[in-house]
Amino acid sequence: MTPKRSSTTLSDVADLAGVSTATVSRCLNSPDQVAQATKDKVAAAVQALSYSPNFGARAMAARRTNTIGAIIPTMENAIFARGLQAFQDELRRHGFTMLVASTSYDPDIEEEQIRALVARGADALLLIGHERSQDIYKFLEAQGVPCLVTWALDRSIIRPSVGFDNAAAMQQMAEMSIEMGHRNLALISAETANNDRAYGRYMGVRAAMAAAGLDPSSLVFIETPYSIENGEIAFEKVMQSESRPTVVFCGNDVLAMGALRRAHQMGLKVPQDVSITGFDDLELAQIAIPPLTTVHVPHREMGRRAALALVNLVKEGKQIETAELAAQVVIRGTLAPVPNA
Amino acid sequence: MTPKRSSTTLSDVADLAGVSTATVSRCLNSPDQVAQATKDKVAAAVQALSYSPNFGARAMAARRTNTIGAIIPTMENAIFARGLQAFQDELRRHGFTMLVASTSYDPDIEEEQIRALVARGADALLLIGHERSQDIYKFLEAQGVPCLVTWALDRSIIRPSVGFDNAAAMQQMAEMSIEMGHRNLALISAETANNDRAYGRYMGVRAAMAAAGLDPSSLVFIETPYSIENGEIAFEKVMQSESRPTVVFCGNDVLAMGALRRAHQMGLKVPQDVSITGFDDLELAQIAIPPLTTVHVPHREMGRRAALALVNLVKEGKQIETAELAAQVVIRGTLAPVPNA
DNA sequence: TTCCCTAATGTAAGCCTTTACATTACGAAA
DNA sequence: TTTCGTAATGTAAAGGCTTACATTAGGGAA
Repeated sequence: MTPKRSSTTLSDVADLAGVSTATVSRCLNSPDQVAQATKDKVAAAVQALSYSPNFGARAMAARRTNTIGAIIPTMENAIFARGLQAFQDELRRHGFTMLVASTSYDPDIEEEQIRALVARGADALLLIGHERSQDIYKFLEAQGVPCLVTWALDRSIIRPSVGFDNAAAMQQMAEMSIEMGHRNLALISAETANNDRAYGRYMGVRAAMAAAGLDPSSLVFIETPYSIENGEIAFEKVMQSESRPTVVFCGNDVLAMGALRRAHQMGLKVPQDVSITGFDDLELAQIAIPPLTTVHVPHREMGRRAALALVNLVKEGKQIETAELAAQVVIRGTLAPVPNA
Repeated sequence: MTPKRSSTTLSDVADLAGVSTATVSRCLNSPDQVAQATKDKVAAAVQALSYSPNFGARAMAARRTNTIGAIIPTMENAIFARGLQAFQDELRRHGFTMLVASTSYDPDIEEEQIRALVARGADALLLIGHERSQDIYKFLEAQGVPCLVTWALDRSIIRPSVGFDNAAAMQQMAEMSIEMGHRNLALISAETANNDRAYGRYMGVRAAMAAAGLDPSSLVFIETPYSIENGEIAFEKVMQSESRPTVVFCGNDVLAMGALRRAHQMGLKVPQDVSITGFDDLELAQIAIPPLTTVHVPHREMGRRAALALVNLVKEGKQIETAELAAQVVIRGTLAPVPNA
């Protein structure tokens, strides 16, 4: 359309400052190679012309965009938003910009988005969870675009990640419940296909059951997309199973809020009649009545560290080291021992 | 660092297909100018080399990036997240990518972010609210980067926007309350400095009071950043004022959730002892107990329409027409007539 | 004073596409 | 058959920046 962008160029600045374009470029990109007096002159010229470098030219010449892409399942709920916010804050601190895309938990859309962000010149990518087609990893490698997996941690995978152990965290929660005397357990989970975080949490519950001598197949298990309403529906179903559960684990806080609400509507007292737990520790969890027992996930810390790792990789080529963050059960009001019936 | 990006270029493809680079470029960008047979040859070559155009070169030559920036106060809470999600979905549908930055409600950071996104080659910008320094608008104009304001709508301003009338919506809420007999009103608001949405809502309450013959200066008014905890604190303060309010309006749902919770802790029954209202109609609002009376904001619709407008502008140069969306009071359980004392 | 080394700066070669303009080929009209 | 118009393709010139390499200047050592 319009011939956008004021066309003050590097060489305009160079002319005004009486130096070469190389010197101006250096002032902008590696100031310590330039004498102070020269820097001052150049700065004045930049100011006077209100020069702003041309992005395309810069990207082309430097083969870098200082842009990092983040591909997450959804921005709708706070699960990823909080971590993403921290991610972008840290990126900004280092002069990087964030490109965002979301997938609605659909692997095909994810692949499309990965290609799109690579085509947009992302220097590196943040991905949620390990599980995706090998082709995509090959593609990224072929394109020379490094990626970092977060929100998950799988020690058996070489790919670097900054995250936490979903299975272990959930196992801890299940173990505590079993110790409190719970024997009839239920889990309301996100769909585990294409979601290794959800799958890990599911396996965590099973592991705890197995360890305690309970039959994992006795777990009442429902998969449903994350939403309050789905949590309500699932809770009602779960409570109708023949071996009525005394504790209902939820794959995240949003589902748990739904469960809590339906329990309320059904006239069930939490935790006296049934215990309910969440996962994530969103702000939500604290305002539930009673406050929700959940797994605290250090979203902000995770976002921050992921950004840092990626920046170091892109800027200095420093390899990313997998880092495990702690995800801890937080006991609040919705989990209690089984009433001695 | 590493010489990233496989270096298959346009001319590699051209050589393999036995045509000129111009033809390959046309195949990619305006296929109808190319004969079918040629298109097939080129497509095969692209496939064979798994060619992917270089973003920088493309941006430089075409003077466009197909990238649109969104600058929002925060991603932390769902207020903006939901609209942003819709915005990016629509953008994606048209082949655009979203660049995101957040400001923590700080005008200086906002300015910095605007410059950053422009420097990153954003073709256009989505901004929240009208209020910002004239210099910024001048800068954008000078750079030839159009912008669209959303989340607000000010008929006295020429700049195009896709949003709703914050003042009118809040006025409606206040009028309804006054009709129900409320005379002692309170408002817990976000900081109104640098936040025209919050300011508009404040003015809406005052307008309703004035219209009903109440003295606007009798409004109990507290400003505090959005958070559940701040909502709690503010609620407690507000209830201690000499003319104890019978209704407490909150500038958004998050503050309202805090207020609701503190009311509960203080042993006040809502709405019997005090009415509380929110703004935004987040998912939160429906799970509150009792469900929150609030103003429904069509976040998704707003995001979608904003994206569409911007895409049309960038792609076809079609000027943006200001569009007003409806924001409606939704009566749920937290607002009731004043008990006849 | 002369020589050398280093820090500062300059020169110019890419980087890869898009697109205005030029050229060619081909079928239809005369 | 010749001529013309149009559709398809080719040629080559930007586009603005970074950076390897070349050059210069200036201070310290001999």
